[in-house]
Amino acid sequence: MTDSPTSSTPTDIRGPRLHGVYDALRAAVLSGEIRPGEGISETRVAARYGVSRTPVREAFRRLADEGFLRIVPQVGTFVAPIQLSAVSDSQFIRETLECRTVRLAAERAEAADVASLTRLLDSHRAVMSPDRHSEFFALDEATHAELARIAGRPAVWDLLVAVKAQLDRVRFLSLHSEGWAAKIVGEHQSIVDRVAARDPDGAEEAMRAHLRTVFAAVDEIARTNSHFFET
Amino acid sequence: MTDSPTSSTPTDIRGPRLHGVYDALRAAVLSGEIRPGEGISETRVAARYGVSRTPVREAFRRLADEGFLRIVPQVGTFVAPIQLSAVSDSQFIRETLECRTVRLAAERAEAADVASLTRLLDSHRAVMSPDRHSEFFALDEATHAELARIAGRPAVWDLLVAVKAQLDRVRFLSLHSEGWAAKIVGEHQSIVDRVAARDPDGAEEAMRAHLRTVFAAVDEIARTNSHFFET
DNA sequence: AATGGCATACTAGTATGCAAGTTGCCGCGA
DNA sequence: TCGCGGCAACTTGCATACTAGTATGCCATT
Repeated sequence: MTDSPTSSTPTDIRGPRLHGVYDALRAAVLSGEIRPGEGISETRVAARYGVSRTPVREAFRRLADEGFLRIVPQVGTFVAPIQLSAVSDSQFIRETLECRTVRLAAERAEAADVASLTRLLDSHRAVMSPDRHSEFFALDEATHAELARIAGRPAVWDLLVAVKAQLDRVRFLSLHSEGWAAKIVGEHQSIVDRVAARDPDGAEEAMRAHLRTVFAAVDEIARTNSHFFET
Repeated sequence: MTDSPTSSTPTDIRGPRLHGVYDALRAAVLSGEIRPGEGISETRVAARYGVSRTPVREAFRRLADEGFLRIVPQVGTFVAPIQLSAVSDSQFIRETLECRTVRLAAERAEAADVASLTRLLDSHRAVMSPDRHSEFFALDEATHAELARIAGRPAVWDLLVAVKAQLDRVRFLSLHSEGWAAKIVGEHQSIVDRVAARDPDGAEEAMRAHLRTVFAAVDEIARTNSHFFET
């Protein structure tokens, strides 16, 4: 063992057991299948997935770091309540960073970038039906990621994915109303228009308006599901 | 036992062994005691600290998540090289968030807040001698944390502590020149002045100037220690 | 001498047993 | 019926044994 790790991937590749358990639990918490306050134990989860406690333990630890679980030594592990303060902080951080990146994107966008965004918008319009909710969600994320890439700051979106986690928990609490998808795509269109026009001020305003829409929905859901939350 | 923040997650009350190993390793990597590319193994670290592999393993995982270590399965664990792109991204994120928070701080600061900042500045001036470097560093952090608190966004600083980690690794590579401490305190003074004057625009500009100073130093160090870095 | 293959010594991933601590139930007594 | 004490059954934290995969150096072969 001399030096050079020679690892092509920046994020480590771990055993499949850990990833399987981690992904399953994360999805279960995010979708609300396991509800805030509910207790889960390393032993039970290990038995359920047919693995030992060790990979389960690491998955727990990671999920606790992300704010999904709360580990209380010698007592148990519980699904963390959604903290309203964390939601508010997530919104603040997201708005601050995304308004800055979209401004940069508007300054730097080239023809190929605009074309890429337009393709994403077309794909997005194609999956607006309620039964393709997960595809719609993925394309929503992809659009924001693409804007960060165009801005020359793809890592900013990586950070936001982690920060957004608490927001996504809220989002999953409720399916959205009829015109929701159309409204989102329309706002994305406005952003892309301003980016294509190389208009940083307009792009920033369009992004701000878009995020305020999303945040308003989050607040609405929070009010109608207050039992899941903690002050 | 003073420098590293380690205030990552508020819900972390795990065993003392894990914390001991984690703090020691984090400090060793940050200070350069263990250099980028160097390999460490769970077994050796466990033996050295007189604990089993389990807490070492959790500490490794956490440090890998923070970007300090790179775990390559079946091969080994290595101190991650400092990625210049990560440093740049950290700077971008820090500037974006801190300029926004200091603006808010200037809008919201009350007399008590200004007094608190002034106290921090006085303390800071008292530890400007080179032999009190760790105290100086701690008060630097405390000032920025206080600004975030005044802005009503203390969690933003918690995030920045994690994001800043790569910057701090660079900072530790080199002790600073003669007038460095005075320059930092002077810039902090300018920021506090603008906050006290309830001048958001001025506060933001002062913060931007301050961060540009810090970033320039980081870039300088990066150039003169290129062997620690990775493109 | 150069090279290819294999044995060995390492690594992290996983499984499991033990220890320490908390919770809550259950029975006993007033 | 109500209150209290103690035990039992759980929990996670830690230690250790085992598995599987990789790098490396030695040795035989060419």
